[in-house]
Amino acid sequence: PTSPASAPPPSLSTVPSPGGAPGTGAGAVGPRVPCRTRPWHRFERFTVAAVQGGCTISWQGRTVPSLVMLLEALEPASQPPAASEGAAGPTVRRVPLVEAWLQTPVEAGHTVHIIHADWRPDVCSLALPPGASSEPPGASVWLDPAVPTAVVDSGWARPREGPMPLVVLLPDRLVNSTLLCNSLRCVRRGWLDAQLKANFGSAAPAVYGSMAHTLFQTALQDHKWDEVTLEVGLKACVRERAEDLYACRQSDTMALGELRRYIPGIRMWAEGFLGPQHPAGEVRLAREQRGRWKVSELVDIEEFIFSPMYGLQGKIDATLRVGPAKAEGSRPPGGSGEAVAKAPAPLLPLELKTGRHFENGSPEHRAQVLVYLALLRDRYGGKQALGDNGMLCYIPRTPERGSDAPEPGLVGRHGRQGSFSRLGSGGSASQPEEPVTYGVAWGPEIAHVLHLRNELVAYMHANRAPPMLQKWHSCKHCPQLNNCALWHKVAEKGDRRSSGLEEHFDRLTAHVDPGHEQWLEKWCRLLELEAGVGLPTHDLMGRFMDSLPIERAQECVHGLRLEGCAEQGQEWVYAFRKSGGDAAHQQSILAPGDRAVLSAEEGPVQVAFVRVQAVALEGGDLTVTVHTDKACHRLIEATRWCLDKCTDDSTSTLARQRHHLFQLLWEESDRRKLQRVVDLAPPQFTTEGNVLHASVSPKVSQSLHSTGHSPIADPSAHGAPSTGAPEDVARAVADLVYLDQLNPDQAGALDLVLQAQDYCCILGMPGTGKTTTVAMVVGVLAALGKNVLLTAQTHSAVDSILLKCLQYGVDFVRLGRRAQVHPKVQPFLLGQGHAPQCVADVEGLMARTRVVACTAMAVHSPVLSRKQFDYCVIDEASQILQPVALGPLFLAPVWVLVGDHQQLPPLVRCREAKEGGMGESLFKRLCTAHPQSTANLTYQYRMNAAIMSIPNTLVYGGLLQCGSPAVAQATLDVPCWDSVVNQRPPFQGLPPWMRHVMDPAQTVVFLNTDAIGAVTERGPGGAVFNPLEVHLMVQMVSMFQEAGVASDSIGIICPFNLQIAHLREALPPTQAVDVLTIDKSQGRDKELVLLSLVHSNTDSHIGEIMRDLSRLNVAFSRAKHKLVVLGSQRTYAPHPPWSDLLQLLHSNSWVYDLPSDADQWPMRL
DNA sequence: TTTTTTTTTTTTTTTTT
Repeated sequence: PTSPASAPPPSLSTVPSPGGAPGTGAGAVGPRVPCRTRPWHRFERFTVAAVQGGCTISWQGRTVPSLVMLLEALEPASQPPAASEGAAGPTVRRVPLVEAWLQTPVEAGHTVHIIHADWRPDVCSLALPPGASSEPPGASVWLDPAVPTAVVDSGWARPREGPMPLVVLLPDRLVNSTLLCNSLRCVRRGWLDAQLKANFGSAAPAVYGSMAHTLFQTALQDHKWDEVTLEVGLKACVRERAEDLYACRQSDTMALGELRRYIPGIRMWAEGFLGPQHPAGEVRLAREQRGRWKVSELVDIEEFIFSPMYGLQGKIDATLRVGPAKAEGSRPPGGSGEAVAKAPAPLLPLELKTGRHFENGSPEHRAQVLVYLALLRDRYGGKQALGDNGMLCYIPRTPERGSDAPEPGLVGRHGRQGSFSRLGSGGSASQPEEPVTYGVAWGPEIAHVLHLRNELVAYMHANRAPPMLQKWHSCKHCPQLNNCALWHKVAEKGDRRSSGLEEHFDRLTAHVDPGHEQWLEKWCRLLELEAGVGLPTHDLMGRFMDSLPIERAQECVHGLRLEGCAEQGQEWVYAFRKSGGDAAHQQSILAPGDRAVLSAEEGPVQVAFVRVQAVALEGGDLTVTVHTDKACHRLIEATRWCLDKCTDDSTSTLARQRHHLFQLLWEESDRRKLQRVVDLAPPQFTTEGNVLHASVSPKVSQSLHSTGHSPIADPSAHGAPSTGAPEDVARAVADLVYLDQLNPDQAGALDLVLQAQDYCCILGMPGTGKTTTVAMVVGVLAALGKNVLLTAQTHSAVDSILLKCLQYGVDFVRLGRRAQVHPKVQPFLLGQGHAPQCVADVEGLMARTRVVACTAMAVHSPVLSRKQFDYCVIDEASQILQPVALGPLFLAPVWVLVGDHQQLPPLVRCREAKEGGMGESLFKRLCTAHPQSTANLTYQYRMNAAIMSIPNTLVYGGLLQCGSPAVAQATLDVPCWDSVVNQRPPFQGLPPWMRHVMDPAQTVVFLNTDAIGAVTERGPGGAVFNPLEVHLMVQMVSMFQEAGVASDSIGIICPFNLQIAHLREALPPTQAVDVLTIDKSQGRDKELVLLSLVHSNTDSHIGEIMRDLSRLNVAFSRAKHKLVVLGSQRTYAPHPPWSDLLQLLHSNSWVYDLPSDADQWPMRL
């Protein structure tokens, strides 16, 4: 019985079958019950109506200063035990805060949770400060002795009778335990951590620490503690973490040696707490007390718990069932009394520490255990016996064995700053050689943890930074020092004196001039605006607490039943289903990739953050599949679930972008970058003394004169990478057969890249071979022995370049999640295709590979932190937000931006942010400021001359030209055109307008629907669609197909998603025809493009997005051989870009008025 | 006004006067 039973992971069989009456339809909702409060917890939710400071209360024979809150219940209070007599009217409560709670930064309007309140009328006598009587809501309420009152004190002076009252301020912001503990010494540090996230690779001690955790947890899970098994686990651990070890410059031998030093400690812990031959493990409790405890069951590993009650979240190293040992003098962890002996052993958290040992635990570590105790109370309270103590265990690192084995020189690198520190001296006398376990008791200390939480959250809520710590000896170690000082200077307008950092403040900020400050302020404001677009996740939490799912049925999918769950790699996948009712309407609420809050509709409050994998509607049944962190896998107890979509930007994305802005202003950052990006200093170019340029240029100039295209280079002809010696460079470049294929513009672009000392831009107009050019630039740089970081906004853009690189025989490493990567590129994924078995493999691969590719948001990968790049190439740079684009730029001295700012800009949802300039990409900013730094690609190989004339007239001022006469004259191949002309079956009775549409000679056709009177209709949420245009589109597609045009050469594009949905529904399901929004079509092309304009009305309303010239440019430059536009001329004509466009169409006789009966012609498929 | 959309595991692991 003393051996721990490891908890089997839940599988399909362990999922509780849907309980309740089987006949309950999804639409049916039970009576409104206080399902969100747990009766056994006695927590209540209020809005703060008013706050009165400066009060005194007389209570328990004492008179003490107090801060008094007047509260109103947010939902019918669920039977507060002692106050039922006051429950008739509106529920008003009065809470005097005393002692340490006096500092609570509560304000009227805040939401609070009051936990374990002992409501009693007239529990104290209250004295308001002079002049307070006029304060709302009036002295009569403040002083009314009948108002139920609970005093919240620190709990130290009071005899412990029953649970301690607690206040959770703004509980809907869930603070994670790490953030909270990082705030312990300096609240500003925690606040900055939430605002600005660096997330660069970890230092070596941290990597070893988390590896030791894995080792321990695996042993606990498998219940195998013998040396052989641990040794095997240790090797697996090193294999799994090879990339992280590489990033912090550890070798395989060092890593194995270091990790082995934890094994004796881990085994000793197991022998104490689990082993049959030992009585039990010793736990050091408060006040010199010791107890002997025994672990009887492992409940979970790394359980991720969200606590809406305490406003906390966190991941617990291990949740254990621990009982007292039988031995004399033991003290049970479950509290007092002998009764525990018969009850099941209580649950408690185990927190493992592998670093320095602190006598009785450091305050941070104790706070962490207290947070975990709170999480377990919220999660299991009332259902499981809970321990009063959490376990905090320090596992020692044994001294290196063997005197001649040198210390591995364990050196950790902190972030990018290059400061080094040695791990604590191994086996020093002060370090115990046995694991030491402390019991951290649930008691008054938890109040301090909540004070800290409340303070931090109040600053977050007010969007204001906490004051600086002003202690250099502490601040100099802080990872947020740079950001802290800059924030003080820029946002708080502080100086060296107010910062308390004196000369250090000047050193960190003196180089920042008013222009830089303005730039930073502007961008922080823009990010803030954009972040405010969706409903913040913490408001979502509040909404979930305060309303029933049925009340927000427009925005959430409710009444879901769990169908099953399965383990998938590092994640758990859950399938939910709802039948009938409003299932069909709720289908459009969630889409794959959305983040959502999963909550239980009944029973105890349970939430988890998940990501939607798939949504399917079949025969009235809606199935939603979501996946979530493996650690959340225990939340499967309720029978009805609800999914609320998170509509705000993920805070980590925001924090990362903000961090980039700050990093550019860091004292140690490259000053040249700041000058180029913010001051718009002109970039430097050189031709002299540049061996690369001298070697490549002759080759390039030859290609200027060559016409025609040679076949794709034979990859085997690709020479060995150059060592940089002139003769090597010459040889490497001579091997690059593909250089002969460059046209003059492309050669010019390559030339510009080779001359760039800071940056250059390549402006690739539609169809000008941007992808090819970028792949060649990357190939040439690699051949010249340069390290290149290749990024783009999207995975698909990165992969399309890489597919070209494959053709050219350019070797590369790809970073990213496998599922997002193109199958042909997957073999080049680090750690998967390349499959490193050890740190040396990673090291070798990264050292010999010149090109590393990933998305712009993934450049924080620790593996990149060691590689010195010479160039950074950013494709689709005109679609990347400036703060995102800065990320890759920190990694290389020279950068190449590729894009076209005349096509769609970065997506900005907030109108005010857009007007403030957020939509201006770095590409646009730089290439409009310094046109000489930009190479234009103007030879296009996509559109024929007629189609090309549209974007040329609209935006490019005639710069665009056809790459060859063949391109200019190309027409759509309609194999059965003869049959159409001669009205042979199946084309007999074809109306003239359809024959006009199908005529290959008509390369641009605008079909005007005005005579038919097609009317736009509205869908849910005001979305627009046009059923007549759907009908005509389907007819045209089917006729082209009948005439032999291949489905995969036809593309349908239109501005609106609802129209897309209707088109897809109307087309036969097996269609290979792509149907895309204009926005999604950017970067793609088709031989035949059919564009549906949708808007059709008498008051010429075309909405906002169709007035955007860049969107029109994209829409009209997708077709290669034929473009058919279907729309209402009358509706679009009055709007500026369209009037010009229609004039052009008319002057070429490209507008065709459909007859009024065009929609009567039968649809034939 | 009525609509467009991508990415990011992240929590935690250490370090200090």
